[in-house]
Formats: sequence, structure tokens, C-alpha cells
Amino acid sequence: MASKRTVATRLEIMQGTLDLIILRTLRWGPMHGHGIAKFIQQTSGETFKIEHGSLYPALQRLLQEGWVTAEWGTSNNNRKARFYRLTAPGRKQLSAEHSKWDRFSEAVARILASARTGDA
Amino acid sequence: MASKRTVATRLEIMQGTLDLIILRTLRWGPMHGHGIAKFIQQTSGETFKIEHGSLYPALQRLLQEGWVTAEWGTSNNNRKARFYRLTAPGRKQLSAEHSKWDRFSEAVARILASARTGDA
DNA sequence: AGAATTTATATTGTTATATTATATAATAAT
DNA sequence: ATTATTATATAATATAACAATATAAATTCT
Repeated sequence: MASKRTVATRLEIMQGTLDLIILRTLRWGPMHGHGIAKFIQQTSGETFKIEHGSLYPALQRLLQEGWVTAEWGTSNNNRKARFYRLTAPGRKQLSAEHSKWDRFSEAVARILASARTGDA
Repeated sequence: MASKRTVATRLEIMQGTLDLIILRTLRWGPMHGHGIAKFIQQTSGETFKIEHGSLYPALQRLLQEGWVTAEWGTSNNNRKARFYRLTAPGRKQLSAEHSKWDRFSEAVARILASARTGDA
């Protein structure tokens, strides 16, 4: 019972990262919003839980930028769903944001890494 | 000669990360604002350049939270400067934010990592 | 000595974006 | 039929990084 002590609460998504992980997710092929959210949640090991209020505005953003296109279709469960597909500019953007993330996390790592953990 | 082609422009600091790297920097001992900014800039390999408009509000934040204390003193260059010192709660906060960062970047990595880079 | 530069702190206003809360509709399950 | 689930969407809010600006003191230049 109560094995949920160390539950590792879900984390908020840091600003600027959502677009990246959505675009990356769409590299697997066209997906609808709900599917994208579920994919990210699962792949992140439940660390991320994309809220509706984050996901759909983000998708609108990506549409407006031309990084994805959308067309209505039917989901596995026979529901109406909008399928988003990565465009060529979207792939380019993904590549750019991926590199940016690599540089960023590397720089943070450099600061966090330290020999001297003591009293300075 | 023009070795600066691949100049790798500086990156903006992602929301939520600034506090972490400031707190981490102060693990080295008390520092004044300008010093903190220079340290981060150098340690990040010039990837980060902390703007005044980010740094000082952040320091006010940390003060208000009780994660740092401040006292006026004199810098190496004999200028008036405010030295910030990590408190015990600050160390605790640093630890928490560090773990959070580790979890976050690991989750992003899981999403970015992929066998199939092809057409899906 | 006086002017310009550098070091250093601080605040105001702007902007971007993730979240909360809410609304809507259609299909599946009971 | 009523309820739950799947799915999309938007308005309102909060947060935080940045740009621009102001201030002050010490150093350097001439």
C-alpha cells in the first residue's frame, strides 16, 4: 500500500521547450493533439503532462509559423481529430531548436558541475 | 583571421533556470551581482550573458525568499558592491532545483533521443 | 582639475508562454 | 437515455527574462 511516496511529481514544462518536444514527436509521423500529449507523457516517463491549455495554443503557434499543417480525420477511437504533420520548415525548425537545447543544457551542465562542493 | 564564423550566438536563459544557476554560483562563496554575472558568462563558455534586467530582479527574488542574504562591501576594484551569500534554506532550494533540472533534462532527452530519424 | 569611461546596482515596462479554468461536441459504455 | 471518455479550443492569469533607463561612485585620460 501507499507505494506512491517517492512519486516524483510531474514537472512543469520550461518555457521554450514545448515547441521542441512537440515538433520532435511529430517526426514519428502525423498525430492528433491528444495523441501528441499522450506520447510526450509516456515517453517522458510521466514527468511531463501536457495541459490542454498549453498544447492547443502551442499547436496553433506551430500552424501559424508554418511548421506543421493540419487536417481533420478520424482517430483510432473513431472520433473526429485533427492530425498535425511536420512540414519541411518544421523539420528545419526542429533541427535548430534541438541544437539550441543541446547548447543550452550543456552550458547549464558546465555551471552545475563542480569539483568543489564544499564551503568555498 | 576571421575565426569567428561559427560564433554561436548567446542564448536566452530559459525561464526557471536563472535562479538555479545563480544559487549554484553562490556555492563558491559570497559574490556581488556583477561578479555573479561574469562568472556565469565565463563558466557557460559565453553561452549565457545575464542581462541587468534579469540579474537584479532575480537577486531581489532570492532575497525575498530568504535564499540569500546581502551586505554592502567593496569589490576588488574598490567599488561599492552588494555581496550575496547563500543561506541554509538557499542551499536546500539549490538542491531541489538541481534535482528538478536533472529530471527535466533527462525527460527531454528521452523524447529527443530516437532510433528512427527517418521518414516515419 | 575636469571629462570620459568603467564598475555596479536598481526599476519600469514589455513580451512570451505555460497553466488554470471553462466551453463545446461527438462517440462509447452502461 | 444518461454518463464517461475522447478531442479541440479559448479566455484569463501568472511568471519570469529582457530592453531600456536611471543613478552613483571610482578610475583613467588629458
